[in-house]
Amino acid sequence: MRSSAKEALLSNAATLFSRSGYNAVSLRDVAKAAGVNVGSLTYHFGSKANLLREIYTRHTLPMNARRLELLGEARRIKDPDERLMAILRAYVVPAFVSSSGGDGGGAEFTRMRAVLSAEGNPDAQAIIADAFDETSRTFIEALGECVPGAPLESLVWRSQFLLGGLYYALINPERVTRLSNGAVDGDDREAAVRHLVEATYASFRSLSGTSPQRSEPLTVSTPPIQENQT
Amino acid sequence: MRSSAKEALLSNAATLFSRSGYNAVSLRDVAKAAGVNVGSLTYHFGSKANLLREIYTRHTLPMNARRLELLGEARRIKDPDERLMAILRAYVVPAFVSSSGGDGGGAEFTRMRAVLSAEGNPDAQAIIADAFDETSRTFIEALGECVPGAPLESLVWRSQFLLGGLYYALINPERVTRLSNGAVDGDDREAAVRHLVEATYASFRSLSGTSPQRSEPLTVSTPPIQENQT
DNA sequence: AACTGATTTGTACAAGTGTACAAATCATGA
DNA sequence: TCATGATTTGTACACTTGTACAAATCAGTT
Repeated sequence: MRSSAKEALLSNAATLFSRSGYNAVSLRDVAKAAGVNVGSLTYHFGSKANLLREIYTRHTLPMNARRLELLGEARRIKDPDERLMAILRAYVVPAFVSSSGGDGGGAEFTRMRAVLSAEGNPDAQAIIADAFDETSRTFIEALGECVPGAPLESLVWRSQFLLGGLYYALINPERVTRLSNGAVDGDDREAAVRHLVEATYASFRSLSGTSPQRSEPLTVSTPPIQENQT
Repeated sequence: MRSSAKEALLSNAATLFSRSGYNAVSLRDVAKAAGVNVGSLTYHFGSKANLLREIYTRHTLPMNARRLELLGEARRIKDPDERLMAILRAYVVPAFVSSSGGDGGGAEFTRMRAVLSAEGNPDAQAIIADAFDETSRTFIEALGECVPGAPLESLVWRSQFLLGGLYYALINPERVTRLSNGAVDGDDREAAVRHLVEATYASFRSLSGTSPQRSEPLTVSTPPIQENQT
């Protein structure tokens, strides 16, 4: 193992950032969590902003690659409703999966994105923007093909709500548990994915002006979530 | 005007918090924005956490009152579909309205809630939780009555996504503009409300196992958003 | 064993943080 | 006019922040 120390730093920092945001986590917090001196951080990363940047580049590419791979599979589905469902899963699942290691995105990284996007930190803002827009646009296009005639405006807003729902499910899962008086487990990520995909499916489906609505409520078939390494 | 200085401080602080979160905003930032010395803040509020608390109590009650008032009106609607739509509007509109003054909630306050909930700051966390749960539970119950037979789990998750979409629309409106290459204006709050309500309507509607789906896509009638003072 | 380059440590620094408090200022009623 | 209480100011404090850098330690090659 070459630079496993650097890996450990990246991993620890990502965890802390995803939990408390960028501003509230000091380099000393990161160092302490990794059992290492502060100086190591400046040595390896130069600056705090650059540490964040490295976390990003570590996760962004694999995650989007996985998404696009699943999107490719989904696009081959003929039936527009099933395709719609598959496309939504392709977008959501890689963001929710609890990945082991720095590979395919994962819930922690997505949570970090969510928190950072809310903080509006200039350092973070710049790093985030361009990394995901292209992928999102590709998905919006694919979604649009499932609901012919739907106006772009509706597609974009709904994709915004999808991401918002995704983020908030990861940021505030306790709320689900609390509101249901413990009857629903907010930390159940499989359930979160299932419901998010179902709800978004219905919201996109309703945009289809031409095809008639299906009468029986369509429930998602739920194979256990798991990522295959690409 | 009695304590207009304190009002100005609260207002300025809310603006800054809603823009950059709690951690990133220092008391000196707040003081500078209000054109006032730092000491005034400790004098009026005692501590930073307490300043936040006062902002919260200032907005929470009127906003929830307005929501519940609109909910009361909505509940009198017989047709479950129209009622569903009205209930959703009752939840969303008061949170989106750009309120003038410290009256009925408003977009800035909601944005602040969104940012703070993401930051996970302990001070903030404690202040937020109980203030809104009760109202949310009331809404979930009302929503459930519009889609008989829908499982609680689905209702709760969908309400979570609703709030997530609401938050993210306020936190990151530029993304909407960007993803659409400028074709859609993310800062158009009326449009945001309309689309959010439409999308959520469809997602709840699909839960109704008994009643048949309506075939023509239902679009929201959109009177211009405006709050009447209670 | 001795040299070399990479890494880790310890420590320092300037800047900024929330909070505290005496002094100055203001507004108001007697 | 003056006394009183509320507000505002200025300044100080202990502490944390990101960053910088010399010294110590480690790993690998000769």
